[in-house]
Amino acid sequence: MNKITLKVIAEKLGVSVSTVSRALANKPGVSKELRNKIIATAKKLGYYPDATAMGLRRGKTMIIGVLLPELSGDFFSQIVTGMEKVLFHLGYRLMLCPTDDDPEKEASQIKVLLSQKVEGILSAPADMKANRTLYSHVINDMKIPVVFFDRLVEGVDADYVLTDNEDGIRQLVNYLISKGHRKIGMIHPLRGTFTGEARLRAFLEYKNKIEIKEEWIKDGKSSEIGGYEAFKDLIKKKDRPTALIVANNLMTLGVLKAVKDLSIKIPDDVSLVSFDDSYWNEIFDPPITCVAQDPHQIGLIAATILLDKMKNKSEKEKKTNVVLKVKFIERSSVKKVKE
Amino acid sequence: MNKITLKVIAEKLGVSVSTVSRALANKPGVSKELRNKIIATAKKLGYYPDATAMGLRRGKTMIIGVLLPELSGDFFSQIVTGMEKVLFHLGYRLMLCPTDDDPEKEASQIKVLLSQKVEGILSAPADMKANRTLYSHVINDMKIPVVFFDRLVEGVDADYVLTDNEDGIRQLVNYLISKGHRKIGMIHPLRGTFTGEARLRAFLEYKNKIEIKEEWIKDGKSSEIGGYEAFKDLIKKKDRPTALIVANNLMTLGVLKAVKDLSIKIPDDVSLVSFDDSYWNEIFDPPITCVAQDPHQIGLIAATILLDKMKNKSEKEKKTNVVLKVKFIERSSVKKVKE
DNA sequence: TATTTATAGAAAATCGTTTGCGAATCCATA
DNA sequence: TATGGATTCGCAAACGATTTTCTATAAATA
Repeated sequence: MNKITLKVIAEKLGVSVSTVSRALANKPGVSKELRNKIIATAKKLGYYPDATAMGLRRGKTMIIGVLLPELSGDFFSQIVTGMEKVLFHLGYRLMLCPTDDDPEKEASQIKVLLSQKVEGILSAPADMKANRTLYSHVINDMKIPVVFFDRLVEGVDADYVLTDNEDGIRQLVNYLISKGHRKIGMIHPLRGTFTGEARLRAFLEYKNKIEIKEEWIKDGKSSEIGGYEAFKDLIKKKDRPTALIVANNLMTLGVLKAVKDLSIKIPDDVSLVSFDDSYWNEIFDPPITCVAQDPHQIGLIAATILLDKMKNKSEKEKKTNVVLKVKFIERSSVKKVKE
Repeated sequence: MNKITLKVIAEKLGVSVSTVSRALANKPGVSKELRNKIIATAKKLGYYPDATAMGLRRGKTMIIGVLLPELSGDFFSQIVTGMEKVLFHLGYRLMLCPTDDDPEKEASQIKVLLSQKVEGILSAPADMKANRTLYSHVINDMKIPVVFFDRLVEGVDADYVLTDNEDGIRQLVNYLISKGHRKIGMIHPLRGTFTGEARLRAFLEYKNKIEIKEEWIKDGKSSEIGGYEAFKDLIKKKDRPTALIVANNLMTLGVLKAVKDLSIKIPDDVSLVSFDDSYWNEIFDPPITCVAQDPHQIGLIAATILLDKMKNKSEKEKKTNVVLKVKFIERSSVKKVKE
């Protein structure tokens, strides 16, 4: 069976291709009756437009590229769901590109997106610095709007929506201090990422207020297994902290697994708080005190900002930068200790 | 700055566009020196091909469409990760299309994929029957290979990779029976979906071997909130089952939340088993006995089958149908009761 | 030397759609 | 019955790559 193109419809009705195009695109310049006839036969023949041809001719594709560390995992998949909610009904499609937090893969994915002529890019960059030039090039030379979410590349002049990581960490530490803890450790997300560095930095600011030993700080690699191993490592030390901050989602899951495996008692053996909330934080025994982000919201906002950028391409000066506050949720994973 | 096209490169070097194309595509018909010179200037100018133009001319796009109920959630995002692992390094990109388990949205997404000229489709269909004609049309008339994963549309002649749902349910029920349970309830996934129907059906086969009351069977809608409410509903009945099967991932999460909220004791108040394993099954107190699928594996296999289909388009007769067995994992969420 | 045969490259057709421009038709007003 | 402004539609040129066809030159064969 032959492909149904505008030409096929046009020949069938004895009109020109351009008329069919205008009729179907709801553009002026074609009479009501003819338009209806064209629409009817298009439907009858099962016509659907060829996206590659449209993309070639118009230079636009209705595709939005999304760069993110991974497809699995609660946090990012909820963000993406939020984005999709905003963009789908406007006719935009998402092209999801996992980077595995590898700047080289990220760069190659960006080239893919350029090749696909995406109309905009939503990115949670793999590294704080690595692809600075590439991003700037995309924004300034290619004129493709970029909105960063959750993470940033330093020195790139783009819009972004972030969480106030420093504040989140401070809330956690201050809470622990208020509960009498003076020896605190941290399992932080992957070094090099914006969130990893920010959360670690905020924690280290407490260096002279509380006791923070070098060996109480572990890179949990932003993964379950990383958190699992970091905790195992940390907990077996003779001199160990009385409280521990686990600074993201997946690592917390790994830590809780390790807690279970080692039969550690929370909060009796060690107190625990986490950056990021999740369903399981609540159902764990004891439920985990944490600061929560709203990933769905992050996705909504990022997509909305991007849409705005795409619409008003001219006023490239104006930047929309959103920094969201975390929500502190007290549960029962922290014990009060005497100072 | 102008876009770098083959033409730009050609003019810069004083050769023709076709020669540049051949040189860059590594095709014969251009001398070694010229080829190198072309490749060098292409790189220097930062050339990248225009995917829409390639797609238009060749009729192929290197894009693979993935239809799935949702982006968030552990199960499907792990499947997608598996697919991506197989397809990425071969140059294929995924276009992920959530259907929200709504057949109409599914149909509209399929049209999007056709419009995008995807080279193949991986689908976990929303409904067992709804889009039968559409899928058959895609496969037989459009000649686009389709591989179903996790779910099926009845009467559509496509390859698939499924889990043996019936066997999984039987393993759970038989285990419960062996532990002395005779009054068993179920929270099953969304009606109408392949998995929902299969798991429910397998359970109902036990109707005359054990006691199954109509009111002990609830549709958990394949979601956390659905599982949460179904459990709340079920547990407050005076005459209630001694054991409960929760027949997927997300619903289990909801159920565990409800368990916590209502201060139900597992397995003392009621025994619990789940279809699907997850990280939190293990860390919950008590850890949940279950049958486990391997979503990552499902993704790998589905993608591999699709690749094979795409390569050997000619032999469309041969179908590869894979049915995976679940793994039974005994933990401590089931109590032995006297019969 | 004449004729074939490779080879390297140019020229042009093609994919399906959009869009500026010009041509034709229609209706109303003078 | 002109005149003129809308309205409706067709023509043809893009968009950027691939691919087929064609040409010129050089090498090889008779």
